[in-house]
Amino acid sequence: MELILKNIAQHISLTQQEQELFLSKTEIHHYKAKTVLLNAGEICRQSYFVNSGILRSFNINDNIVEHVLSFACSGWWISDMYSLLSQKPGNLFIQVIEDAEVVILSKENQEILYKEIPQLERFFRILTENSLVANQDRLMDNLSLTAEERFEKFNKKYPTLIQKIAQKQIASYLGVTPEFFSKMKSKMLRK
Amino acid sequence: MELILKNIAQHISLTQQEQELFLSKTEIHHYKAKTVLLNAGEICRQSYFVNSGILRSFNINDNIVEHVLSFACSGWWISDMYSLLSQKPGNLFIQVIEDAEVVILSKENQEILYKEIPQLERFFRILTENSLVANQDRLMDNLSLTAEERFEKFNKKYPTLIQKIAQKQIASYLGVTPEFFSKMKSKMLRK
DNA sequence: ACTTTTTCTTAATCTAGGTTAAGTGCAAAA
DNA sequence: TTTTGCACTTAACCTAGATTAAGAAAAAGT
Repeated sequence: MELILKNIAQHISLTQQEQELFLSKTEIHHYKAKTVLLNAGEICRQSYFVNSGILRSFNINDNIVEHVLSFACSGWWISDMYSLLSQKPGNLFIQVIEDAEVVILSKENQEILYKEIPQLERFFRILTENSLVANQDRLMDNLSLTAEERFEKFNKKYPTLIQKIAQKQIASYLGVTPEFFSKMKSKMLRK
Repeated sequence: MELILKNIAQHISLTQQEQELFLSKTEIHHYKAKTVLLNAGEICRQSYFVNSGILRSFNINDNIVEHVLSFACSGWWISDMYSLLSQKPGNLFIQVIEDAEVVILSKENQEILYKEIPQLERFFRILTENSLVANQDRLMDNLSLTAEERFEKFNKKYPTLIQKIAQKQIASYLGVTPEFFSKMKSKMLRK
């Protein structure tokens, strides 16, 4: 069964027809690593569900420094929520980190699906709620923990990501420079 | 008309009966400044909509340092989303900053209302989406801006709050110590 | 009105993490 | 196979913001 249907089934139950309707409104695409799916300044018109591979969203500060907002691996959704909701140009880039198979749901089709399958309001409400909780947690961590503590928490939460993602991406997600991250890591290993 | 109904009407339209049903499932309470509505370690069983006054949510680190997650003034919702959704003990305190009139919606009543008025799924989805966007924005700001820049953004976004809230609360929200905030403020005035 | 508590300020000193720069190792072009 | 371009490391030096401490000002309690 499609991963995305399993994902949905965790929160609501759809009939066979509804499931088929849902799938009919999505498209599967395959992307090579480094492909950029959304550029800052563009209007985001779709959300992405990752079947396999890894994506990330990030912004660029003063045209120099990248800051990772989120990673998305198998089973995760990713998008520029601000731009998608407001339909205004956003600040985020969305890029493939590791060759990926992605389910694309366009904003229009999402709106159509909300009408055809009102339960999806519930599904995406729950999804967004979980996302918000995770974000609030990360925000509080950034306010109150040291880089080292944040890294440890990251490791516990996403133990598989360290092997798969470039170090500098993790540093950026944690909010430190690659240089400091490297120093910190070797200090932690020495213990 | 009730502020909370106006708030709802911005996103969905309810019939007269639905509006009455909604109100019948809420309670209005009045609280004095400093009242604690939720303690860390407790299970959060309700969300709060502020009619007047100001609330805040915060956590306490190592039993010493407070970090403000959010303020809520007139027209805003506040709660411990993590605890409310999971029904597990949370890390947040919710406290009244300025004498407040608050609409209380219990978790049970919220679930009942979802069943009686499915449109509310949509309403709370949109509310949560907006909250998520604001949170992501703040997170990125914390990763990429200086304290001074964050303070300027805060001023633009919530111009009225500065007069109403103790400085140390704003410092805590921005992620700096009250001492540094004071120094920074006088430095900014000198310009 | 007076006392107590809390908030705000100022200043000296300290540190987590940034910056700059130079060097290493390795995978993808070519 | 060589070269080019990243990613990572190490190290010296730098700075935003923390910590500590002490006094001033404002608010709250009695």
